[in-house]
Amino acid sequence: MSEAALPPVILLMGPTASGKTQLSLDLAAQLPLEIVSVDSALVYRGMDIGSAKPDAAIRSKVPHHLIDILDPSEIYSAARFREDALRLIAEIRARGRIPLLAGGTMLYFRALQQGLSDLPSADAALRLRLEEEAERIGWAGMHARLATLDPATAARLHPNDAQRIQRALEVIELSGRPPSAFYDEPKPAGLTGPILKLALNPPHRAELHRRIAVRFAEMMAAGFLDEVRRLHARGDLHPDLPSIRSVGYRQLWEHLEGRGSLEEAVERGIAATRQFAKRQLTWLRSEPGLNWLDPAAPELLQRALSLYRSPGLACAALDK
RNA sequence: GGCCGGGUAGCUCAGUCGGUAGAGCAGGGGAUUGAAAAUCCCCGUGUCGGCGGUUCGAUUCCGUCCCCGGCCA
Repeated sequence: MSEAALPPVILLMGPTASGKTQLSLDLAAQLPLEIVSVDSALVYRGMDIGSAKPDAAIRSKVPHHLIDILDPSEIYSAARFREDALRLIAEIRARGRIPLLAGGTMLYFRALQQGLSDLPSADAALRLRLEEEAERIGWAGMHARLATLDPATAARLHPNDAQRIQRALEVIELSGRPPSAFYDEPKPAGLTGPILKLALNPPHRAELHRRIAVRFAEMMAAGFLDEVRRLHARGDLHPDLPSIRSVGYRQLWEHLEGRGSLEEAVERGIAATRQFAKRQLTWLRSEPGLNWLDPAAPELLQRALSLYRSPGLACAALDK
């Protein structure tokens, strides 16, 4: 069977609180779907309420993947996601079912579609060493050093962008080659075959802000603070971990550490969620081939289904 | 009712010895290659509470009124 004959993979993107989970489930009621989560926070066990994770009842009805695969002390990555997702898509197709990739981690969508350069993986010990050096000479100094080793990459990065400067130096130390040399090479193939891309977002920003505030309040009522308290009580987790840096968790964690009232933490958590949504929308604006949908539209499900059933019109063939 | 503080950006406030004003937060835009719910960059005109007066010129000085605190009655 040729790739063109395969049923399209569905990519469902959208900012946080735009209704992706609901639409996924509605689609799953009409099509033989398995859902692959594209979300850097849903991977963590014990982080359920604040990440708006689909609950056990839902997951018993529709197969979900890449949820609860890591302990919060562990670190996931775009590269691991890409491997996991490509493997899962093949497995789901082999079962004769349709993969629906739904989530809000836009870097993961990009890594899946466009591939990633063959860079070395992260090295915790090396990162620690680079951070100690930065303590001494400052990140501007580290940036200057990068400029001598890889001028092209240094020119792309702002001297304040510590995270990316550190990563660039890490790549050089581990591989002996500058990142720009990797970027000049063709990337490994990404997702192939027909794809339907859906983007869910309310037409007005104020409506998204409203949904965010309502959902955060619902999370608090559902015991979000207790959930963070349990993570905090473990004693081995800290705010430098990707898990604890997640929106909402970070702010409630700070409150539990005695910095600010609960009310302030909630307020800052909601603001952080709005800012996160804004960054997601920046990614979406540059994403080609999106079919935009309004979560409040009464014919939402019908529209999504009709897009799926007219692949010639709506789908991007990914063999460009 | 009297006295003392305050009323400046959506919020909290700074400031202008008279030449129409600026920080933090919020908000908006952008970047994004193994941490990405991360990280970073850019963006600040608002009847300076209202109305009068003095002045070439008032948000700034004076008068008066309104509002919010506090203290005294």
